[in-house]
Amino acid sequence: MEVREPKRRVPGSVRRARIIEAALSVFAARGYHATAMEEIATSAGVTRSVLYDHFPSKRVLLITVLQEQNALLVEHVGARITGSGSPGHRLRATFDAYFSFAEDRPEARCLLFDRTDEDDAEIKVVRWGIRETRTRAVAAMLARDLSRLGLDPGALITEAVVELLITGTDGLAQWWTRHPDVPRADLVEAAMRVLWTGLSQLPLGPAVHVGK
Amino acid sequence: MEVREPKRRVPGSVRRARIIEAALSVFAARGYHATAMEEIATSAGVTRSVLYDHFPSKRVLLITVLQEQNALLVEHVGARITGSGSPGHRLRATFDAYFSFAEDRPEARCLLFDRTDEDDAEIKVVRWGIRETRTRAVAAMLARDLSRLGLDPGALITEAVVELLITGTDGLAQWWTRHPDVPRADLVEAAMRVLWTGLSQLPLGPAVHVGK
DNA sequence: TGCATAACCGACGCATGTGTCGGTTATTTC
DNA sequence: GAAATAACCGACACATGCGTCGGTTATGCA
Repeated sequence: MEVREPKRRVPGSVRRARIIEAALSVFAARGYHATAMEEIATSAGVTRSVLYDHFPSKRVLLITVLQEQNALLVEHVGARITGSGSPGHRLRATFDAYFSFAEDRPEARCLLFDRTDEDDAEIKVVRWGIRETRTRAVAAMLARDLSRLGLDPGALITEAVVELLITGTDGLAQWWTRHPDVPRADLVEAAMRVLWTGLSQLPLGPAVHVGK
Repeated sequence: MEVREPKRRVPGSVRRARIIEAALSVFAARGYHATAMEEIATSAGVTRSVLYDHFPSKRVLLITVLQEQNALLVEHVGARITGSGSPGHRLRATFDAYFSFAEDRPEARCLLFDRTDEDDAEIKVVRWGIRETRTRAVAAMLARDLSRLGLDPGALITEAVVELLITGTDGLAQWWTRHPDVPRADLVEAAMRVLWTGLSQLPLGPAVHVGK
């Protein structure tokens, strides 16, 4: 005779959480279109139908995951940057906070930052919203420093600069996933080196000549 | 009576080129999984079957487009950066070359740089190859400058810095697609401001003092 | 002009995948 | 311990889309 597991049931809220966790993994690994609900269901230890008891559609499931993980990101970063300290220290703290998030939740980072699935109108709106508030948040945080650089907080080009900062930093995080052994501190150092110090700076050599 | 177009036929090479052009557009707009061969065919003014007279599968079609457009990118950028000039000028020229490519062929930029479709093993290999040679090429180009900054060309962290440069620059290009009215020169200026000068620098102070 | 080639098409088979519906059974509550 | 609720499932309907195959017709060439 087969030893039949007594088929435990689980309260809805728990199941829902497990589905979201599973969806995060699969969506991050395969992308939206390539993931089948079947795979999420299996990974959550349940049948496909159950997913539809909790979410009306695949699209809504993704959007839910997106928003939830973004909230986690905001909370994570917000919790570990201080309003005080020198601009340099603030920026360093921000890099460290983001890389620490990327370390803790690599799948969330992937899902939130890798540009994909922009063909679906509804998903696109959500992603753009997240992206936009993110850019604004960073811009606000750096407002003081940026304006000292002659970059007006309202100016278009300032927004562009912030976008460069964000995507560049995330590019570093992406690279990190392929070289996980590099310690986080080294990444922070590299980011500071480029974005804060700038490439023009010489290490120990004499002065650099700019201009003709 | 209907005016029947005499149903012109077109030599295979031309048709092939048109298909590739159409595929570029649709793939860039929708992403790999979301595009139907039907759409590419229609856009190329032909039936779906014809696509299979030229390419054995959707996957190979994408890979072909990828490689072809990447070759164009390499050629475009390579043609307008000089080996001579000060490091700052070389970097500036590179930014300008890349943004000019993004301006000319926005779809190619999107397809080549937006990270997507990594679920398909075969496509993944191609994308990673392209990405890798790109990183190496930039690293080689900046080798002198980077090593003057204390970044050893062979060191891992140098690779990371290059990755930051590339993704950050492309982030700027992405932003540009949403704000097309900004002149290219402004983008180049912004990129130089952040990546070359660095955020720590003060704004309108007269000369930049480096060293003593 | 007639033949060979190559561009082109319509329709089919097959696979995959979403969302729905009715039914079953564990769990809770009174 | 019986009724109500809520978790769970299997199977179906329907849609989409890839790749194939045999046939048709324009075009170039002898």
